[in-house]
Amino acid sequence: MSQIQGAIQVLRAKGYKVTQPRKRVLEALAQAQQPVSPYDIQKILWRRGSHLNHVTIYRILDLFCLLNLAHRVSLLGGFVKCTLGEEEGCHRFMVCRQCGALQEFADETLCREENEVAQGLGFHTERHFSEVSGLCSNCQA
Amino acid sequence: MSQIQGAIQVLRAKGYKVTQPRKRVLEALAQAQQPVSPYDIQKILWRRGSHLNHVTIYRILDLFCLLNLAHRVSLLGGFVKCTLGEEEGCHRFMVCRQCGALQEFADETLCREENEVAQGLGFHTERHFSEVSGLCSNCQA
DNA sequence: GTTGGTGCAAAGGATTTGCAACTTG
DNA sequence: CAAGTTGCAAATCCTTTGCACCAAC
Repeated sequence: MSQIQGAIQVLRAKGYKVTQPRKRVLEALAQAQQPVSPYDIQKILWRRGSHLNHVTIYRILDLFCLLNLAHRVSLLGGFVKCTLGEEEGCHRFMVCRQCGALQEFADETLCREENEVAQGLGFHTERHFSEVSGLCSNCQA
Repeated sequence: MSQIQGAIQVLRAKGYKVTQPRKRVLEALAQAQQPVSPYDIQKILWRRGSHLNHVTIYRILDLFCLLNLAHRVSLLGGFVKCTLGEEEGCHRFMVCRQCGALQEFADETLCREENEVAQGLGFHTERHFSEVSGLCSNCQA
């Protein structure tokens, strides 16, 4: 619940309206413990008794990704609610290839290392997108 | 040319047939200096006077990504020919947000760091996917 | 009341599937 | 020749756009 409250405050702070559809998408993302597509979100909301147009969901997800309230996970093809605070630097994902478990994490040292390597190639880094695939603790033999 | 020869050898070595369509897609990827979609590849090949069905191109790209002969670049939404040798560890991309310049690179230290951070969270890493966005040397003020 | 957000309809792409026909080794 | 590939048709799914209407501030 407090995660949703935090997201609502981010919306308000940046001058975006706190609308019913946006609150509903936040709830759906919080309920889904896996990456979900826009249509998945629509189905989740149907089961909860409310209906949102899929175009609206697309637009809301675009906004949430812009504000780092959600992320798109490339390896699993879907969106997840951000589970880290805004202050911790670039957000990364670990994906278990067996059970699909997903964990978001951040590590400043990694960011600094990547910046240095890129700088060595004449590149000034602004954002990092990174995902690692492997086996979570449960799935290791 | 030798890059294409190398890719052909990889195909042969892993027991895949070296067909005309596969060679044509390799040539199209080599010619395109930017990330391209399956339909982009089809257009490139039209200009060269040959026709491939888009379904075939999809399947060939799937195979190439599996064999690391090509990669999908999430930040730019397209496929590129791999420009690194097979032996250098996980492949990463730097994307210039201004001019779209793309450079593939690999750094073992980064991989080791990521492995350690993941291991600290109980995760055994097998593959790394990472892209950084920023400004290339030409686009920095 | 104004601005921004949403719903609707529709269009346009992107991607996949099953099967018959063809190529490669 | 046999196995693996490709072409075709079609279906399905994903995503975007323009505009009229509505809700939040």
